[in-house]
Amino acid sequence: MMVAEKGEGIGLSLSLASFSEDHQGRSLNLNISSPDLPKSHHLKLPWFNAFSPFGHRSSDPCSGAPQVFLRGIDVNRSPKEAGHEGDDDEEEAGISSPNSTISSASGKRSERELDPASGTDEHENERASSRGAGISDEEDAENSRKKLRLSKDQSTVLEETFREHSTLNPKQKLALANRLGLRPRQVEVWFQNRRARTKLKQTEMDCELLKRCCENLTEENRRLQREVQQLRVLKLSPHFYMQQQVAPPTTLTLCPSCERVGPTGCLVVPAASAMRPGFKPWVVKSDGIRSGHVAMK
DNA sequence: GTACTAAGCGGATTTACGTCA
DNA sequence: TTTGACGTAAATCCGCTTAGT
Repeated sequence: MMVAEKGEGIGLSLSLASFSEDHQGRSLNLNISSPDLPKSHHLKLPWFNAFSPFGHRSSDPCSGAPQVFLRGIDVNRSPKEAGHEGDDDEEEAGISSPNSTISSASGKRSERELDPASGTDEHENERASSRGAGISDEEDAENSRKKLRLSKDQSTVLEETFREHSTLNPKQKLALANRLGLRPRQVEVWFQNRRARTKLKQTEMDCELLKRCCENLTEENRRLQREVQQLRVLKLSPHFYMQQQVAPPTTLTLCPSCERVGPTGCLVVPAASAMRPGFKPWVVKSDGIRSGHVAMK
């Protein structure tokens, strides 16, 4: 489907090409350009994903999309997921995970780092602390759901880091946690929530954009309907031809392009794509030259 | 009462590893 | 001894939800 309105600058393309799915078939891509938008916007319809049992883990090939949809090219992703090879972080960590580069650390238990201080598994500690284990039951009961408010500095650093990459590998997470004096689990949670917020915001923006496009197209449709109505009236009016002193056309010809000349004596109407409010059709003389606009009432 | 957000929970996915035929 | 299938554990992610500020 293609709809183009040059005058109003709306370009909406919904073709098979743009109606593309990611590798798991759960995304609808829609290219929309509008004067309201700084540039052509590539939409991903979030509710399309909602119908899928797989609500996430898409490797979005659309690098032009906002950050939330950039997971496919996230530098922290493993080459397999990120679609490119040679992730430095991963090499540093010596790990490769589907979701973050960690997991080989997770999978290769024998290769896991041990906390030199306690001699315990670092990741298990992290997990434990994150889940509240490692804290006595009393403390747990006392501190349960005790809302921690991150300081402004902590939030700033987290935001800056998130801008660089929306996911962290374990090494980065640990470093960040140490730097901020937080538990790795807290950093992990913050990033998860931050990704969720970004996605929500993007979804809202996409909805708003589609709403505007829908409104514009509805208005365009109304306008075209009015013009069709006017043309029908015009066609049936004998006054029109008498005033213009031209032979009445046998049919109303819709020219495929405003640049093309229709059959001699026919009322030539440009394609809908070239129509403007106040557009007036013209009459073609026998030599094929337009004789000028015909007043419409 | 509402908005924001840290945190919990459960399910899905992927990887590494162990076992067994 | 090697190999492929299978099951399990672990880690992370996301979506949804809860609860504190």
